[in-house]
Amino acid sequence: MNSLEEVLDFVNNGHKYYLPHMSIDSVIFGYHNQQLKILLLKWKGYNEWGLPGGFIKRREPLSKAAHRILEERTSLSNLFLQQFHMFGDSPYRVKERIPQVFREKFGLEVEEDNWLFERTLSIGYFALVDYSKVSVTLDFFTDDYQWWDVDDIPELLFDQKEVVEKALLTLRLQIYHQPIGYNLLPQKFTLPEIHSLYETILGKELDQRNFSKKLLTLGLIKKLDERRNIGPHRAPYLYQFEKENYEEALKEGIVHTY
Amino acid sequence: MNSLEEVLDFVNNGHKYYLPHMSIDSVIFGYHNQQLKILLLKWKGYNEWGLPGGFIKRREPLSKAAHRILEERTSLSNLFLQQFHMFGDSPYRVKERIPQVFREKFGLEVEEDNWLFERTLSIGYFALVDYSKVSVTLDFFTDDYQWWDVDDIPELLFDQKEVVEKALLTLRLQIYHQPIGYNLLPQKFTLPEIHSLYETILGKELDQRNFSKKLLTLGLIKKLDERRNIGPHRAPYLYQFEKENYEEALKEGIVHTY
DNA sequence: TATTATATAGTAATATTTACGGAATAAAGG
DNA sequence: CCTTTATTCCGTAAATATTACTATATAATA
Repeated sequence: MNSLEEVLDFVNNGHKYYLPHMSIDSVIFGYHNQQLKILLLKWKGYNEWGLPGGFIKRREPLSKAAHRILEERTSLSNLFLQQFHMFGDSPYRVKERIPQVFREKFGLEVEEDNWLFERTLSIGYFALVDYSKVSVTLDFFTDDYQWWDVDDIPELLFDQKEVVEKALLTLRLQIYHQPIGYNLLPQKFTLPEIHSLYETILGKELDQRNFSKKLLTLGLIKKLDERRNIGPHRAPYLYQFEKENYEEALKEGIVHTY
Repeated sequence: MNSLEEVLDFVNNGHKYYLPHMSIDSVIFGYHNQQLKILLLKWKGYNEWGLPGGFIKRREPLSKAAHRILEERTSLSNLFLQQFHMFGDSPYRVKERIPQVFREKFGLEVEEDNWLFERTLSIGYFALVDYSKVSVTLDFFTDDYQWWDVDDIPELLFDQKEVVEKALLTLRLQIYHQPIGYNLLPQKFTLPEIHSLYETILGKELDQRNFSKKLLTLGLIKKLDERRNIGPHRAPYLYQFEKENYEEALKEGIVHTY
């Protein structure tokens, strides 16, 4: 959605293409530099940030919509993407969605009764992505993007703070039942890397020996013969996920702590 | 919604009162006779059953809508009620919602473009209730209700089988993190009762001594001095939930198995 | 008072989780 | 080339949690 023509069609006729009163908000988690980050977009004219999101086409399955929106934004397909909550308790209209704002910020003349100003419930999805593979696409409404540390999120538009918090909570709970990492780490990674990923997600220290023992015992990762040769210190061995066991653990669930 | 006038207003003008394209489906779990049951309604004229559900008013918070719908149907308020998934991958229109059906089954003349025939995504909630306290209210569209064993559910309308299965899965997963029972059992209950409740929900046997040890160790229940005096056998002691610990476990979560 | 079905309780074996320190090693700098 | 530095990596013992298991008490009925 880049040409003005497309934008105007979206604003004026969007209600014909999309289901009204509903949107999808994606919390995209990436991991970099020992930090868990989420991707936020800066809205044109605002100094505020918001989650990437979009609408569901009238005949499009919900999960397809979520994947499409994510792919349009990050160019990544076939990702780990999971619905975690539908938000519908916030005020029935939000102050950021009024004609005046559209005029001032975006230079668009929009009527009071435009579909974009109606009450909108949002369906939260979260994704886990390999930070380094993402290439973000901006559009007419956004003029910047940035990866933010999860414990240093700026003010967000609408009630999206709640969305981010719930996503994080879900992720932290889920890590006790499902392996995580396949989509957050490069294909080959070191023990310290995955260890630190788990510490970061859970927000607490994990004994490094017990942690790797656990992953190895569960058969989720395997040691390779290669080492990574960077840094002035002892080179760590590389590891890889055991695809089969990982998939099974995803499906069947695991009961344990780390 | 009982008078014909009300029904006609709902059918013809519902789109003015309710958000379109969205509905709430409730999976109401009750426990009775060593069986976990769910409440189903029989649709007038159909031989098929469906979940109780309803729509969200245009200015009504989502969670309020869920509680309202549950209360209208069961006369119970302030229950444990939890959203578990939004379903939106089924076909964009369903065969059960067409003018012909409304004419034949309900004797209503409805136009092809009526709001009730549009694509509807449904938000699944599940509730845990004390079976014996429920008094079901039927309405114009339903002519019977019944509690069904969870492992003996009949054919359901639309894609509601999937909804029920997901609810059950969520409940079974959740029982490892949260205490359950407060809303499914009478205030005072026996060890065998709560033991059998957990076995029923999890669908597997639990050692009775270890189970009660666990609940007592966690401080979730306490023994009373009373006994229940029914049956021709040794009278079991009554137990009660420890409200404070129970609430905390609900909030903080517990990590353990049973 | 004997019978019957059910409720209740404790201990030992096993498995899991936690706690903890020291040797190996890769590069950089003197 | 030797020392320093920061990091990886390894194993075992103690504590804790889970599992497995059966005999006695007891309430009502016949």
